[in-house]
Amino acid sequence: MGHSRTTLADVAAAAGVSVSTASLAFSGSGPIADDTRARVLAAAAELGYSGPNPLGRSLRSGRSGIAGVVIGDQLRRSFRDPVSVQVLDGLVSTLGRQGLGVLLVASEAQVDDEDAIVPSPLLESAAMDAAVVIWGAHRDDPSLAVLQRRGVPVVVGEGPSSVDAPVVGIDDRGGSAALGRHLLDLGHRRVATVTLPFDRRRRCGPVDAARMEQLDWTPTRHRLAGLRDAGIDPVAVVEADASLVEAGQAAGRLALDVADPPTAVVAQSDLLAAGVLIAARDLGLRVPDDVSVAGFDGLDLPWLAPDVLTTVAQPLAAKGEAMGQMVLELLAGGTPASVTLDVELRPGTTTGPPRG
Amino acid sequence: MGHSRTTLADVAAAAGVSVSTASLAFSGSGPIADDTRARVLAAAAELGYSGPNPLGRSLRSGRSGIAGVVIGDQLRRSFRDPVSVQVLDGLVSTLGRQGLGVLLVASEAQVDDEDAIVPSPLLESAAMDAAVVIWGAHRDDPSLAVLQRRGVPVVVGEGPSSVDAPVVGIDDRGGSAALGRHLLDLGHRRVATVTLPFDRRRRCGPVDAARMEQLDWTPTRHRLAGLRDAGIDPVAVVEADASLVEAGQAAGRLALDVADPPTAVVAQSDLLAAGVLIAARDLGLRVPDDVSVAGFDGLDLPWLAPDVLTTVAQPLAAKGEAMGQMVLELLAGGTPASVTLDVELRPGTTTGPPRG
DNA sequence: TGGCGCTCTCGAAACGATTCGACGGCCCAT
DNA sequence: ATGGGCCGTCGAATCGTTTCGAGAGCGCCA
Repeated sequence: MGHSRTTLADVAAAAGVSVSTASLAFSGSGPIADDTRARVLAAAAELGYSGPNPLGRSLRSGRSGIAGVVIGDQLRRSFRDPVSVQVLDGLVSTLGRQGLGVLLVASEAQVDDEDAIVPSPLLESAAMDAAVVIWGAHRDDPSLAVLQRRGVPVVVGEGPSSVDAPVVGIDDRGGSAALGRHLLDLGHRRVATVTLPFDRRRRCGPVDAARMEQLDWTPTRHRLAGLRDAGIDPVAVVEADASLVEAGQAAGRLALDVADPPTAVVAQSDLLAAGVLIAARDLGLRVPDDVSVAGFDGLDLPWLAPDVLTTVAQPLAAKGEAMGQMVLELLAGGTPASVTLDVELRPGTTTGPPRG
Repeated sequence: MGHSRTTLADVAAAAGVSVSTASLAFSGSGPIADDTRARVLAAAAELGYSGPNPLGRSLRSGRSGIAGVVIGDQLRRSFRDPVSVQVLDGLVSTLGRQGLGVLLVASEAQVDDEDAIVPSPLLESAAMDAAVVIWGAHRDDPSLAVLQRRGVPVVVGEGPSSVDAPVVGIDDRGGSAALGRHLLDLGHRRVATVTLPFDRRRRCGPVDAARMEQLDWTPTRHRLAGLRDAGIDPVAVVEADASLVEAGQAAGRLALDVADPPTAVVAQSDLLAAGVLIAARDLGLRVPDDVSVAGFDGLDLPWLAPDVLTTVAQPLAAKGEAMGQMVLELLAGGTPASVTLDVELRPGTTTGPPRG
């Protein structure tokens, strides 16, 4: 309360011991007599001293106890997507158990004047022992570059394996292929697809050859490739500008409201699929009789009831936990290997045979 | 790469200046000749030095540049609720603009052995210049106590005004009262309500007098009181265990599947209201002909279309921004006053006159 | 009784930066 | 020519903690 915060030195003085002994009393490492420790703790309580200042401790130990989580996007958008949230939850739990805090960093701060995107200053200057680029890192990602220049060890989620950091991914391609075969088996031949954004210049609309060239975002590319692996050549590819229901609705309308509509629409996320379902309903199409719809992620969407979305389920929390484990491994000096988690086709009621 | 990280001293030596001059070159505060600064920066680039170490800087300045955000809950639950997410977004934007980072702290870590709940160690030991208890603080909140003992200035969201910290709240009571009058005007007399949790021992089920005694959570209490202010004495009060669609669905069934069902159901959140809508549909009730349904929050729920939920809209992002402003004010040494933000009744298509 | 070893405590040196007061030039004005 | 003001640079102190080596005291055994 008085002039300046009470420090370990004050406590030591009050307890009649040296600063180093007082430090021992708190850290617990090193030999110290029980009654000495008790005396120090009593003095601390007396003075209202609540443990060593983390700043001093950090400086000395060189560790901040903080892992940065870089959201490759604005927070608002990221957090509206349950996918990011569940991954984040697994990550925070794993790190929290080890006493590590999570510092939220939105990698991009939109500048008002220009349309320019500047990396958050936090990337440059915040203290972190390691960082997780949780979503959407790409080759030559500026945030990745900044972190690596700073010497911060990085774990990447869903990025290309070409980045110089361990990656936690899922079998996007295999899962999409399984879904593709599912549709082929049902008899679908005219399949459209609604994709996640292609790059950070998110667009909403049909994809032409030129746009296809610019496909930079790994999950988008892999899920598209998986469909082709199954032997499906989409009659239409529509890019959505975010993994949100509204975006799926808009894209779904574009895919369905055409002269010769597809018999099935594969959306690259469950939220997009939900939007496609709404678009189909708006157009008076019944699902799955008039059109089949499938998603990706395996979210729990109770408001879709009584429909159950056909989807490819990915282990979201496990993904976050895997990232957390990697961070711990990096901090322990190890060099974790990239991981690809398995996914599982989960057929629901929104896919069925095409109408005769 | 070599032995130890390159430091400002190394850069200074390489540039042939003193450490203090080198510091000046980076911090920009204080007089320094242009070519000197250039020489220092060149030396820094040469050595791969990327700016002053935040740990050292923090220790010296006493500021970590980090604001803790205490989620009074497990992350998973909090983040499934768009309300928290939008508030968080406003908060992070506001703080981020000032170069402040946000450290996520889940105030409770469930212990596996017992059912006991222990405060996260981060609350005790993480470096933060200020903290925001974003949701659900209550009197004698242990996390609040820990923070205040540490001398960390705190801002509280949605807590009782009795806590010793500035509070950002909304006019829960007035909004609910307006909604109540709206229903009365339509002619409703038998109104049931589905509430948010009463305390951290979340329950799902009808509320009796004993349970009503335990009502500890401020928004729940105020929204209930507002209804009474309007002159509505609910024929049934059903507590939901979380602000989630599933919970609303369960609670809605309890409220509607009774001998003499209410003509209107007021849910204390939009997600709960969505669940009630689903429950009504499951029971074969048409909305608003057979039963009116209203919510609270003003979320954007596209999947409800073509229905538009009658609700009380609260300024979610503005709430987060207000919290951010308070943090900045606290950091500047001020003593911000508590704020109550306005809400707005927004009638939709889910409420109408009762039948007959 | 003397020596050895063990336990506990202490002092001092980092950790990496900021900041304040002092000082050395230089230019300009008198 | 000389004194005053100003600009730019430097040294040194400081932030609060941890850690390492040294040393003090004590008990036990020979």
